[in-house]
Amino acid sequence: LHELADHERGVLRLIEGRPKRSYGADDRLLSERSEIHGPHFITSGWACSMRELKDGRRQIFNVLLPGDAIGLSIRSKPRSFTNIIALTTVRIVDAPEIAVAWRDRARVPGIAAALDLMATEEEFFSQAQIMRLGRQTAYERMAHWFMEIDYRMAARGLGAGSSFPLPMTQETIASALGLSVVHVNRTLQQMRREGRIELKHGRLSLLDKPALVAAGEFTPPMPAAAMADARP
Amino acid sequence: LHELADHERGVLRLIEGRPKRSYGADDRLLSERSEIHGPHFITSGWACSMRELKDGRRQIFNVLLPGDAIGLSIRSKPRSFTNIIALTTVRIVDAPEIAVAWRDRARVPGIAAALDLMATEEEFFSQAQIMRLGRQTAYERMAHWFMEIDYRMAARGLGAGSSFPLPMTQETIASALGLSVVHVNRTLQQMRREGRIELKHGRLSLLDKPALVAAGEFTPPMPAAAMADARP
DNA sequence: CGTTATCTTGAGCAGTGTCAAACTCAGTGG
DNA sequence: CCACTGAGTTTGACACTGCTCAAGATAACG
Repeated sequence: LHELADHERGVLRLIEGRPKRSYGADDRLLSERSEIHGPHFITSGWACSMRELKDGRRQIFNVLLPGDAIGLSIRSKPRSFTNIIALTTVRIVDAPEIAVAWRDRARVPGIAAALDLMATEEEFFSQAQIMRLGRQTAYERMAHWFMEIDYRMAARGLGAGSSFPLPMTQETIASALGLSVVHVNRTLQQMRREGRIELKHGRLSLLDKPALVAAGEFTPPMPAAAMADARP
Repeated sequence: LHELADHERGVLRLIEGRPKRSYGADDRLLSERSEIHGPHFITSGWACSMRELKDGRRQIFNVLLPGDAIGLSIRSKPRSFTNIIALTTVRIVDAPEIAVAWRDRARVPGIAAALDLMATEEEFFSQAQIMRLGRQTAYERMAHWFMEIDYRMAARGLGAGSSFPLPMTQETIASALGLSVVHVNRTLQQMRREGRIELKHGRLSLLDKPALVAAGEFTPPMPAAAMADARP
């Protein structure tokens, strides 16, 4: 995400070498209103943050991909308002030094800048979610969301050729998009008929990205220029 | 929001004494994708942050009340992804020292803690907005949102007796709740018929808060204990 | 006091949700 | 190796929430 000085790389290498914790699908990584013990990073697998109403209606706020952080915040005693649930087998590493580093930005400017970028994107995606749920139709939501996942996967070097694993059931997708399973299914069918996507065996291929971008009015968080700027 | 040391009060008094900038209703305080020049605080009036789709559908992300911050962030060059629009006549003060202070938390622990609290609440309300739009019915959304505004107004000593000015047209409320004007109107009528609210001359009275809390499943961001903790 | 925004109401319709059943398919156990 | 199982997907029929269009009623404002 950003160029780093040697001592910064050292910190990351340290974290990388640390033992990982492992969770199975549907395990709860973090509970609503529990205290967060220090940032963690997902090294593999997918998770999501969600909350549910008393009657069982559930809403996913955000999907967490490998490389994403859990509980990343400069605040002193961050508290989670959501549940973090594993969508697949997930491995995470603790990275307490990251919280410290962020506060002490002068010492690790590269890491601080990268964290800034992550926080900025998170805010952006959160707003995108509001936009989708508040004003877009089922078809638009799905198109927009697919492009967002594609963007994020590509940004970490996954998702070669606009095709990547999508380890979510239609039920789960429905929870993310604020729709019913049945309607998700119908919308998927439509996109398939139109030749815009292919989704089988848990793998999604975006066959007509321009059409999807247009349908969902997707805009990446950073204009191309700023991106080039941020990762020289 | 938090107890402060004397030198911290000094900073706030300095900011408070500074000349305010003034905007009229519908003025744009900040544009999408423009750089933020440093945090500002709203000293009077209401504003909102919103974005719109090409075809004119618009979604309000958040309503900004007096005392709320604009562009508050520890990130180095924060960038807004939304438009900030005045809903009424609005006055704001610049507070560049706040950004500095947040980074240098050891020097102003009280201010830092207060900012943490603000940021935490903002995150919480953003998630509440997602929950509303994704999973709640029109009636639930409105009940929940009314309670949220009430909570926020009360937290700043406005909103005596659960009655406060609501300087928004039904059109604007619709933009905030992801509904159409007509449906907002009908839902308001229903709440009035049921004796749960009164809304006239731009003033909202919550006549039956327990019912509204229950209908919207509203939960305040901080449990009572933590609040007492934060403002002794 | 006119003019224009805002609110209100009705009628009809579209997009999604619900319910229910059939189908697929990967895994499991015999 | 194959029937069985259960989660996940697909389809149909139907209901309902919320939207659109349109017109009339009120209230705000110069």
